Amino acid sequence: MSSWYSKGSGMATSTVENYLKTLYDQQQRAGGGLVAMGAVATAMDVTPGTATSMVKALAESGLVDYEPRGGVRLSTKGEKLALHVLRRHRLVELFLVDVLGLDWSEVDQEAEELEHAISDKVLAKIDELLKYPSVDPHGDPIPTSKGKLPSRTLASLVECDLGRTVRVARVMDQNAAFLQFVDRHHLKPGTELVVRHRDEIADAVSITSKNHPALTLGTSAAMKILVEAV
Amino acid sequence: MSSWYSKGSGMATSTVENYLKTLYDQQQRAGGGLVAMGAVATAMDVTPGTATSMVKALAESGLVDYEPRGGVRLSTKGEKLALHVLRRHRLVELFLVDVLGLDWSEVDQEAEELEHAISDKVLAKIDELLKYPSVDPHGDPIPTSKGKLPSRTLASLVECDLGRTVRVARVMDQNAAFLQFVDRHHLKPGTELVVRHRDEIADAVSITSKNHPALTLGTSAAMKILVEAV
DNA sequence: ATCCTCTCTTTGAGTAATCAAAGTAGGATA
DNA sequence: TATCCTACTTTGATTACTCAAAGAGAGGAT
Repeated sequence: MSSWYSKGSGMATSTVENYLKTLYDQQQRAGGGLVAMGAVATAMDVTPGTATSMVKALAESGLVDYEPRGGVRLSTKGEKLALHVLRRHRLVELFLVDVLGLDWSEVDQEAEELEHAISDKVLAKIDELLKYPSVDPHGDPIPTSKGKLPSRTLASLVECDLGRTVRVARVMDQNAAFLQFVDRHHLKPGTELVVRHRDEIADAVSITSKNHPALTLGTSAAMKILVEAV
Repeated sequence: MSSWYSKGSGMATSTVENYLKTLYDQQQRAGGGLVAMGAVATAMDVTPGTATSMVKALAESGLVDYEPRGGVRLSTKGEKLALHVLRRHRLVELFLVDVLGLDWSEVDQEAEELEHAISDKVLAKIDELLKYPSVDPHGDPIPTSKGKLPSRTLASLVECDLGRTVRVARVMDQNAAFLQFVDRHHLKPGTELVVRHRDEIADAVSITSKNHPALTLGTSAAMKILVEAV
């Protein structure tokens, strides 16, 4: 088993792990190109100077490629570690919901600390207990232990077919208030619903589902709810 | 300053938590008196100078009382925090064994990292899931959430009555090899056995139990197995 | 009475991560 | 072409540890 990232010599600190995780996230949004240093600083909630020196250090250890005044991109090694951290984060989230019964709106925060403290051995036991799941409570895919991220292409409520029954597959926001809203209106992953109509001018999307009242969402909220065909 | 060790509200760094935990342990062994700085340095595996400066910092924040060239003792505040850390450690250990199925010989090491990353919310869920246990897998008492340590007085295999059936209640050693030995010879907490005789000269204690062959232990090993009356 | 030894303390330096503030590169504006 | 703005980098300082090595106190031995 690969051991360069394991506990012992040369293990990444939790700060390094967080930078890599953030970088991976930014890179997905930025469509694979270079991530601007400003974006890194904002996402990590540090001053620009801190981001620069940290990214330089990551480049030094071969985890990222850094172009001064250009931006930063994960190296193969860095992406592998980022996916490992993401796997720990998402498995822990699912574990906290399914085994310990925490609310899905709070597990992202809780997993933030635990993802850096859990050993491969404990993670393997959690994986086993959860029967090798492929998605976390928000529908986010869980990277495999080999570092592959199984990704499906999903349409959001602003793109999917009108009048057809679809199932919620993923919620693209970890904000507790938004997740509580989703829960309150029965839009959690697994729920089936139909998009009735969209109004460009009103910036709204109207949906209906069995057993629950009709609901209208703004576009920016509707974009965060991803669905799959039933 | 009075709160340099804080991370949020009243949260000590994991280094501070480890010093307090070690100090608590040393204090139990030392019978409540002052703990020598050398003992702290050895137990924490740091140089004497590091121990001195760290203890001075702990004294600065009111967690210990420190007498230069005399020694150190936990303050009321420090003992409270130490017991809180001990509670997290032991609940996590029991959780790792009972829920995740890890071997009891390895959970002390695993809990070492996790005890600093677990929130009160998650800890409360674990406590609930385990039905509010009072001892960990080694029989060590779990401090209550209010910081009380319920302690029974137990006799070891070198002190208990001869010829009477007793039950193993606690194993006073976290060393993996010793715990594996205990497991292999069916001496885990809960097991019933009888001490047949002791030999001062041979430094040995002989025991028997149902379904298993007779066994002779050296005194130093026998001292680590604590038993209760059946 | 001095020396020796052991334990502990002090000092100086290093590492990882951070901020504030000053400096610079380079494109947009005029 | 000159200037200006924004984004980024550099610099210097700080915090929370840590070690190595030098210094000091308190005891016993010679």
